[in-house]
Amino acid sequence: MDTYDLLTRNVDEVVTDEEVREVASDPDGKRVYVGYEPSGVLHLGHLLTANKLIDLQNAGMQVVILLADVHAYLNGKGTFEEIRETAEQMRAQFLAYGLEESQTEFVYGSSYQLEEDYVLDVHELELSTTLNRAQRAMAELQGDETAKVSHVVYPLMQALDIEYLDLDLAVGGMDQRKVHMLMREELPKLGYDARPCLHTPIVADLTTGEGKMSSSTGVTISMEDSMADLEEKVNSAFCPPTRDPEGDLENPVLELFEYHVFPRFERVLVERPDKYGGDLEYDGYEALAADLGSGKLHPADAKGTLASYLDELIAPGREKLREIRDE
RNA sequence: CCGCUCUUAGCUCAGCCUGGUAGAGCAGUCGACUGUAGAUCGACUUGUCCCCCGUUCAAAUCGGGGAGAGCGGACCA
Repeated sequence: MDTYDLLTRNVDEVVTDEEVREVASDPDGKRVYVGYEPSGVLHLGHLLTANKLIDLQNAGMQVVILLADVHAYLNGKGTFEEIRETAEQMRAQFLAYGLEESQTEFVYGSSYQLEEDYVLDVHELELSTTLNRAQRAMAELQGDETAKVSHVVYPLMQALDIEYLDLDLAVGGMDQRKVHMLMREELPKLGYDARPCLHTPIVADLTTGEGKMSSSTGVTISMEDSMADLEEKVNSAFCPPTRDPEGDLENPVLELFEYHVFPRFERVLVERPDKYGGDLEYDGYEALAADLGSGKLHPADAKGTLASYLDELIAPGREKLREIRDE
């Protein structure tokens, strides 16, 4: 696979193609980041962007993970002390998941976001960004309550982080695209370069198959799920025996194979009793999805297989979490 | 600071005027049917009615106090 394809596989949006091709032409040592509000337990949403980071590391890039403690604080997630503690757990889980330690830099937002230059630049952005624009950037992310002033400062800081962390590329879910567009528009006004972005898809809700909208209360698979939890959650997932369900629905089981399993495993073995045709083996997503669509692969077998591969992905992080908690 | 409105199930809300210890929809749980899930059918669960005091035989409902949330308070219309 050539470098550009590796950088952009499984992404929903590339901004812009030319700029990312330039990064791909000489990726070695280039800096890419994702920002996360610290959380004690990683879930599949975190792992989806982590998969992309692993791709980028394989291409030789240096990954910067922003442990966005100040952002979490602005979002009402607790005291700095509480946020820090969950951030440390988050770091351990990312490394256990498979990020290469020598190519991963973890940075606390508070280590530079409270300094004078940064703060003055925030104010500069406050001056040039309309309330409406900042609020729209946050709408995907915040959704719920009445906007606080902190909520509109939040995306401005995200834009500045990309400059202050000295990045060549920004990664985020599709829910981050408005923030990134704000970044691309506003940074040049301060004399900084707009950076290219990669946006990962938002996976459909596991139980309903509804995509696009940020799932609020759906079932989430997380780093602390046991094999039994995974089997139960995956088994209850929406999974018609089709690739593309009717309407706006997606097949979340297939999406998990596409975005979580195949990026991490060369081949996938479906163990199946002879009664149903015996084992099947796949070396890529397309073949598996095609078989599910044609009926050759039954959803129940796909689910059992998915649960065990997810278990394998999660096991190291789950173990790490257990150690941390036992201390 | 002043004014208006709101606060009842996980969510959206009805009930309050005309007191009698609470309802709907959605969600959720469990069965049936499918070798998964969904859809469909059948059954079921859920509550400090924001808090305190008072009136009353009896308060979600009436009276007083308090808390939280939302909206509004130049001019124009």
